[in-house]
Amino acid sequence: MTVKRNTWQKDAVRHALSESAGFVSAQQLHQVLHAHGSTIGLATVYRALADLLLAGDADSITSTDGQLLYRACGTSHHHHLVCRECGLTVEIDADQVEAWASGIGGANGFTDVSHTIELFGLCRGCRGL
Amino acid sequence: MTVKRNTWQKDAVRHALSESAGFVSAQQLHQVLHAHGSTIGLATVYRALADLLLAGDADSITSTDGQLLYRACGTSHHHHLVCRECGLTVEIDADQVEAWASGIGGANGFTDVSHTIELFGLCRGCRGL
DNA sequence: GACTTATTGACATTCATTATCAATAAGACT
DNA sequence: AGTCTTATTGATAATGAATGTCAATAAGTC
Ligand SMILES: [Zn+2]
Ligand SMILES: [Zn+2]
Ligand SMILES: [Zn+2]
Ligand SMILES: [Zn+2]
Repeated sequence: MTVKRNTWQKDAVRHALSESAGFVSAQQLHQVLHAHGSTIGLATVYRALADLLLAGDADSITSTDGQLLYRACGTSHHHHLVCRECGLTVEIDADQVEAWASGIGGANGFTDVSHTIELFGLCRGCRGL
Repeated sequence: MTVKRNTWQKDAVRHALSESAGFVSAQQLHQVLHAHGSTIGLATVYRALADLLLAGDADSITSTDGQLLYRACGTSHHHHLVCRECGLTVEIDADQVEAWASGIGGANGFTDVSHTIELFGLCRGCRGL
């Protein structure tokens, strides 16, 4: 049983992620950290983000060009409404949809049904209102 | 105005995709085509699939290891319930969720709201029933 | 402080996807 | 059928996100 160790690198990634608005890529986080004087390695950023995902402290979605984007996130299950222009993100919980999702699974003979739901739109600011 | 041309390669990809059950990767399609004697190039498979996506004749999702998976698909908007073991796929339409999705957008000041919804579960067969 | 080993980071490697570009062939027109 | 234009093809190179490697470092324990 491997014992986890706390390092300033993990804290730096967690902190940088929580400072970011909207979703960020691992590479972007690495650049931001370096811009602030950190010497953290790229591979370490990837590893720290993978840990955060497993721990449920971060969410991830796949961007249109195929790379993973991360976002700090509480432990409760929820989904996101993301502006496709500026990345502004709103957390939404969707009780109706949660119920629907598990119901549909059962109706088709499926068990252990999980789901991914992402909403994309244009926010007020990006419409120039 | 570039005029589209019809080629046996595009037909081959469309046909191979419609024969496939569940989602397939571009590389898998290329292998299947070659196994059936075709000499189509890999880049051409990618191009044909991209065209099918634009035309709305195919769906795509991102697999857990990051690659794009394609599936033949009618033109009507719908979603998928996919067995995470065998890939068995059921098309579902989700009127409640469609309404919910566009409603949530408006409630938060977003317009032009689109969404992605994927359900994953374990089908009857894969539970050994 | 000494010790064990989880973790780091520079670098190499993998691999899906895209770009290049000369060769091919679809479609239009005669 | 033949000619011409150019969209398309395919072998190959290039891109780039993500992961593997491994000696050096440092967290946690005693
Ligand atoms: Zn916006
Ligand atoms: Zn949910
Ligand atoms: Zn199954
Ligand atoms: Zn829908």
